[in-house]
Amino acid sequence: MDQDEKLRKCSNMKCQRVQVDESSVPASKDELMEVDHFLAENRNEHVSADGDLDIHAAFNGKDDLEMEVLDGFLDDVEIDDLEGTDVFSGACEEYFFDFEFDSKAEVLGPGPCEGSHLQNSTSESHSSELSGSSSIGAFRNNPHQPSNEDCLYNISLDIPHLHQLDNDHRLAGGILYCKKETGSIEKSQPTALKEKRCRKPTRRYIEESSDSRSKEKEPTAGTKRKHSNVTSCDELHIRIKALRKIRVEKSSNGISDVTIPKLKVRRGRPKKEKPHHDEEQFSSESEDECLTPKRSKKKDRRKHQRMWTPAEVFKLVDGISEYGVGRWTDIKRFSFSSSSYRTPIDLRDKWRNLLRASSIQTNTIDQKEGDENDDHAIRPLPFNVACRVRELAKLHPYPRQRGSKNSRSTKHGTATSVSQSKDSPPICQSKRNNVRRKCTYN
DNA sequence: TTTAGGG
DNA sequence: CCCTAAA
Repeated sequence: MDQDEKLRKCSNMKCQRVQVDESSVPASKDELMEVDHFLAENRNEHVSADGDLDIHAAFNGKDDLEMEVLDGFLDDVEIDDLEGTDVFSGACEEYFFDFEFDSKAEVLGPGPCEGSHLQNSTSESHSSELSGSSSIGAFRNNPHQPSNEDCLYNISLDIPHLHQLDNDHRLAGGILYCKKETGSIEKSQPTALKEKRCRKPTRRYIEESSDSRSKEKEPTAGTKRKHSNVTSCDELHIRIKALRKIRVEKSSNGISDVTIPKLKVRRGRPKKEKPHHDEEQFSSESEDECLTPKRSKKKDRRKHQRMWTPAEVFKLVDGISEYGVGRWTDIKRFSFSSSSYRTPIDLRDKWRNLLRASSIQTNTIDQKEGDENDDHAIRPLPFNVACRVRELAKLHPYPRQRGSKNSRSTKHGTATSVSQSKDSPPICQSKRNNVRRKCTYN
């Protein structure tokens, strides 16, 4: 049937395009010539301006819809890539979708199509046909001022096949027909309106261009219309490039866990940024976010578990010996100011664990009488740290008894010197016993 | 707001 | 590491 033939052509077209893109072979001269020819034809039909605005109506519309459509485009392809070994199948299917949609639009006739375009062009309201326009826009890159060669590739490869499809009087005919209707209205649009349309995706374009190392600059003043056309073209291409990059990454290291959250992160609206601590010079901080891709799933129930390094433990013990047990905020402020991921509660928990570990270690040493060879299972604590922890536990027993705020007040006096732990008051002794009791239970 | 304690 | 009560 006609439809089948069309789909076959679509598949051929898309595969050809992607192959050329991935191998970075520039389009041949003949193809470029065909593009120019096609453009000339369009101009004669007073369509080019509409084509531009059509793309803008699709890409400068409501951000949510736009992102939904485009991300859907990318996500669908990605899912297909994940499922199948054929890298290009997803994109081919996507193009099938576009064509089917266009066919539907043509079946509906010029009435609704024209209505949607009019709405998009005259008023800034975005009709429900926006998704349709988006698919058209995704297909029709604006070839007026292609800023990079990719643009040329796509046009030069897509358009000839578009011609073939046009011979079927199904796809392009319907689109162009709708645009012809709105031509005069488009041209009478003040340029300010067009500039305003171009402004919004520019911001997003800036965000994404920072991600995808694109070298194009923000559109400057003057010749804004041309630049804006390039922008929407580039925006699409930035996304496609990102998709390609993801494909390459996926094919290189068959793991896709890292690439998927990248897409989702980019999709996210510009939320309120996390309070960026200036002391956050640890490169592992960004690594942390990469390591927890499922964070956004549910209010990031649990932070990524960060192992306590011996240096950190030593710092903690140092801070405790200096500021006293219980003054976790002070310890955090003065001793852990460089590591923003350690909250005072973390310090306290770690200290608790240290106490337990040291106590267990003490008990095992008492049992085994100095047999210190079993360092793997029972004693993850270094010996010096364990000694200091025990010493501090004698001086400042952590589980303070409820009634006695005495230890905290005495801490201020004896905080600076650790070696005074021999004169342990009976309160501390009892509390130490309490620690031991707890630890023996555990 | 910080700490302690339990989970 | 998280949550909650208490100070």
